[in-house]
Amino acid sequence: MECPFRCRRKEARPGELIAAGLEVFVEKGFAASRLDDVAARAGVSKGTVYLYFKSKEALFKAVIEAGMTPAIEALEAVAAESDKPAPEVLRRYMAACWRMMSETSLGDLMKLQVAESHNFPEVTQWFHDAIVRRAQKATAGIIEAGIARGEFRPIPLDTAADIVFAPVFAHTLWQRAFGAVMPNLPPPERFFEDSMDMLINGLAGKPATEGKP
Amino acid sequence: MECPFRCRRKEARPGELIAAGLEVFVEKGFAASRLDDVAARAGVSKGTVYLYFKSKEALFKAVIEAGMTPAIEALEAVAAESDKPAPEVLRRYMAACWRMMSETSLGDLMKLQVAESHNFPEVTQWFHDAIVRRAQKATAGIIEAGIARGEFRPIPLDTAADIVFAPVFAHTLWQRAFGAVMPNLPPPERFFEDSMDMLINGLAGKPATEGKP
Amino acid sequence: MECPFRCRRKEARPGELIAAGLEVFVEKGFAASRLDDVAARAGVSKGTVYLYFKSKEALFKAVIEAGMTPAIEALEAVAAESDKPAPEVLRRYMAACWRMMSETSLGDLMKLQVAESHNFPEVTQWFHDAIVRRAQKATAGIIEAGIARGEFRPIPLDTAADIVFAPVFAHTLWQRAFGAVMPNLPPPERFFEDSMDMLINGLAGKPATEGKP
Amino acid sequence: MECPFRCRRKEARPGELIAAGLEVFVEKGFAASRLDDVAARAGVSKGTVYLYFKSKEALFKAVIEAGMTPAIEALEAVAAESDKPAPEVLRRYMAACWRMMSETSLGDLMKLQVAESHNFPEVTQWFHDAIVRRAQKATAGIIEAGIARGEFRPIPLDTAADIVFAPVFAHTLWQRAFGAVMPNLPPPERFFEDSMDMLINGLAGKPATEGKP
DNA sequence: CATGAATGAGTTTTCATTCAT
DNA sequence: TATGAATGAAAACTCATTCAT
Repeated sequence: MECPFRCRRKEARPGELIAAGLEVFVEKGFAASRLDDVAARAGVSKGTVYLYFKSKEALFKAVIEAGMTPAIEALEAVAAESDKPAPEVLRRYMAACWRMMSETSLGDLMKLQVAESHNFPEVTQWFHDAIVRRAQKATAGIIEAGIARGEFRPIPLDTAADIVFAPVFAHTLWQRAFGAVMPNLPPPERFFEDSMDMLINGLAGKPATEGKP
Repeated sequence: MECPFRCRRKEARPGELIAAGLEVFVEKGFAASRLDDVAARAGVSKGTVYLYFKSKEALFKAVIEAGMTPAIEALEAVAAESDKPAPEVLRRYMAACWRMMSETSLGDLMKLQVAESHNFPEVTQWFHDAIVRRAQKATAGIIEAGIARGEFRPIPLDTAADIVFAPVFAHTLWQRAFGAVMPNLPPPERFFEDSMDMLINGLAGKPATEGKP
Repeated sequence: MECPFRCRRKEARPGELIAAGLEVFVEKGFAASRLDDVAARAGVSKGTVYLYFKSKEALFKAVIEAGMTPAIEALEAVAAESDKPAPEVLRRYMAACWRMMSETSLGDLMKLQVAESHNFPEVTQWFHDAIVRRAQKATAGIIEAGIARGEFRPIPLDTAADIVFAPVFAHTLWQRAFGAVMPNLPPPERFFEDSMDMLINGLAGKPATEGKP
Repeated sequence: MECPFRCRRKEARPGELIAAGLEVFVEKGFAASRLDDVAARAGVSKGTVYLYFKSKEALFKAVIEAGMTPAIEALEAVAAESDKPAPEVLRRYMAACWRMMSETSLGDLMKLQVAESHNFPEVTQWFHDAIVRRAQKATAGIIEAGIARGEFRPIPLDTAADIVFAPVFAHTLWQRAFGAVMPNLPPPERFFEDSMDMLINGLAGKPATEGKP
């Protein structure tokens, strides 16, 4: 008495709708996305969306949360293997972060979250509490260990974490926003390698005071 | 010689409308902004907007262009004073960039441009051609001089320019997107000083190969 | 099995909307007709119109085409019974034409088409290709047969067809345009009978050269 | 102390505006004509129109009246020379009518009047009282004289007048409405000559009863 | 569960009309 | 008189949401 299609869908539907929503929101932006398009992309009719999500905004929220949560968990896992040298751990950690941004939909999600942040204060708050804070903590942990072992010079942990994250964040948004008109963007790996070089170099070096006014 | 009502201000109007447009677009995002609101903010009626801009999109374009153009010019002026030591010039240049992002509307504009980039391919193209390219060139020029004088280690110019710009870009967007829910953001100056330290340190140091896998 | 409200009538709707559109367009002219009115007349809401027609113009096109097509087909059927004497066939043919103009909405449609012709070049082109040409051909066919049998004097077919059609066309537009302020218009039948008399008389007679300057 | 431009305009303005209005109304139809366009065509600013006409509708009325009045007067003059044979007078009269329709703006005006008739009941009423009635009377007078002298067979005067006018009216509207998509319209003279032949032939002949059902 | 026809509030855009200069 | 900046009412069109089937 299998019912392979229609019946089994019940569980799969939310995920299908979220995936469709992500695609469409990323392509057109939230405001310009029609629920019709999302439904069509998921292979259902418009009314069906409302069986699973109370509103378009609820779908947006679900899209963000469904994509962000596994990402932060994966990232924390990498940060946890921290008995190796801090520079190496940091590089591996950032590489993982970078890879997820490029190869999964995480980068798109990030752009979406930034672009829509002020339309969805509630989602933004959640994003900060549930994602940003954890990522900062993980990054800071690595740097703290490095400082403790003398591999990095002392520097405020939170600031350092943000600085290290900046190139990934910047490149991700830059790519999504302007990639279409900038065919000559440096290849991600090159950008990543060089910025990690500079940052880890800089973290390890002494405070640079030469150029200060 | 006052002219309290229905005054003819043909000269001033476009600027007033652009300013109002910037405010409203930044507050609500382009799509969620009603032209009514822009008009009200500028103290005119809805119809008046159409005397000066052909459409809502045209106003958007004008908002971006009017804000970006003077910014890039100011920045190039700073980059031009380049017979001093490269680290110092770079720091002053980035400080100017930073200041403009924080203290003028440039940061808001940047966020707006990123958020709406795919809705306005034409504006995005213009932004790349008229702004990004010039900024990259100015930054690269400074770094090139530094490399020539042995103050910086050799590194591909374009990539280096992008890397140096990343913290400013990242902090600007981060601030605009999440500042409301992150009261504990590191103060801009601290972030700026430390990231510049790290980057200039890193630029000056030798390739850090220790942590590479 | 009634379905009193929000009933699904996908099949019937287009026809209902076309009928409502015809009524309203005829009453107020295309430009002065609000889509709201059309919708209300059809008993639906404004949005529903857009489920079936892409735009107000598309509805106009549909109104014209839906009314014209059956008319020309009916007319051709009459013209086809052509083994009887040409004067009789012509009179019957024109009588049918006349009747359709007076008794169906064809007359209104004709007025509409004339009034809006230059706003809808595409529809006008269609009207010419799909309606006028066929009508001319049918009329010319009758006259040609009459000439061949010596019932009519030789006269260029196209011109003759247009001349024969002129009274019907003129009376139809005249009636629609000025009927409201001309209660003393000659009754259609009288006008028809007399003009057919004159025309058929004229067709049968010899070229009248008496009055030529 | 001549003031050839600005000052002399005062008297000329209404006429210039009426001429411009006629052109624009004919080109685009009344509803689609912007007062801006009319003003530009007349070489004045939009506000100036309101110095001479109370509203767009008032301008329409003026356009119609200014064009129609001289036309009917000219026509009556032709009809007045009526001691010659009726067929000849009728032909000359219709030829004058035809010429005015083709060569002056009278034809355009006619189309305009027909197209907008139900939007301007007042103008339509005036048109009937001041123009149509006089034209009918003039035509009927010619025919009446012809009947009295035995040149025409007896036929109700009003109907006959309308029938005679039908080809001119029809061709005028047909030309304006469909001329653009019917490059093969019979040349006006041919149409005129042949239809006059047929009609005068028909008027002179005996009642044609052959084809009646 | 799923559908998709129907809704109607909301937004952009146009343009006749006014009025301070 | 003439101007043209400003107005605001009106209308086309969109689309999230509902609900009868």
